[in-house]
Amino acid sequence: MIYSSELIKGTLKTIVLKLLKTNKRMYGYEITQMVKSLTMDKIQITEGALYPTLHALESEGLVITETEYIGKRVRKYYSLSSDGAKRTEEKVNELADFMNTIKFLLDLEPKTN
Amino acid sequence: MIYSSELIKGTLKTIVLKLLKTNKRMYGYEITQMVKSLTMDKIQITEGALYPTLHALESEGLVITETEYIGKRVRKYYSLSSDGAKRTEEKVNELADFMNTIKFLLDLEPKTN
DNA sequence: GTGTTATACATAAGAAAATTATGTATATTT
DNA sequence: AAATATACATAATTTTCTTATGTATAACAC
Repeated sequence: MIYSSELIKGTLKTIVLKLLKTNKRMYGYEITQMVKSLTMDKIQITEGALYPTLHALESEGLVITETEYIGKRVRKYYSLSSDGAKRTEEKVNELADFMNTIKFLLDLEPKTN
Repeated sequence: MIYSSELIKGTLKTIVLKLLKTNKRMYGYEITQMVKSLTMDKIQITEGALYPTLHALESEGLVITETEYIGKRVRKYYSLSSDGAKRTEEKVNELADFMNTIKFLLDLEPKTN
């Protein structure tokens, strides 16, 4: 099963921040592959979604970047700024809380009748 | 805390379907109030989001409607069609599964260093 | 050695789904 | 009588994604 795409909406930024917190330093393509493998292919982040998100995080000052060359190929590493670390904490807590709220709603018992 | 609005995205349809399954028959305004109270004000469904969603569910054939008058004021009740009941089952399962996947990602241990 | 797949970035056009704003109207509370 | 709550609806805008496209290098298979 691959989740229908609308579910990912709203969670992508938080997931990216959390991965950067967990792994300290990652590049874009690596993020897509890690999410794919960690979720057993159920979440596939497209490049069209990821790169604009990373650029947004950068322009918000939440991540810092370093460009490296692997042979002739460019690779752009992202890591959290201190603002980003704070923000990650907040967003992860909010999302975790939200998950519990949704779970509660989904577990409501139908009226017996 | 009120969840930042982007989190609701993608879950609204499923939440509405689930509430209709739980309560059999609801009208729009009632849905907004019930979600608000069940979540202790953390999720506030706006009318601009809800009504188009309900109309979409109707045009997809997942819900059926009955209009009633309370005094002179109109009230439109929604309930699941049999297609809607099936679809609700699927979407609730998908969302529950998705929640677990996200929870797993959010619980990853940071690299020790 | 050449064709395919994988790696790695980026952006633009379009679609989907919400927010915000606005509109209409009745009912209830202060 | 005014303010708030109930109850519907839709339009303009914004946000955020998908899909498509583009560029380029590296690795693998045959």
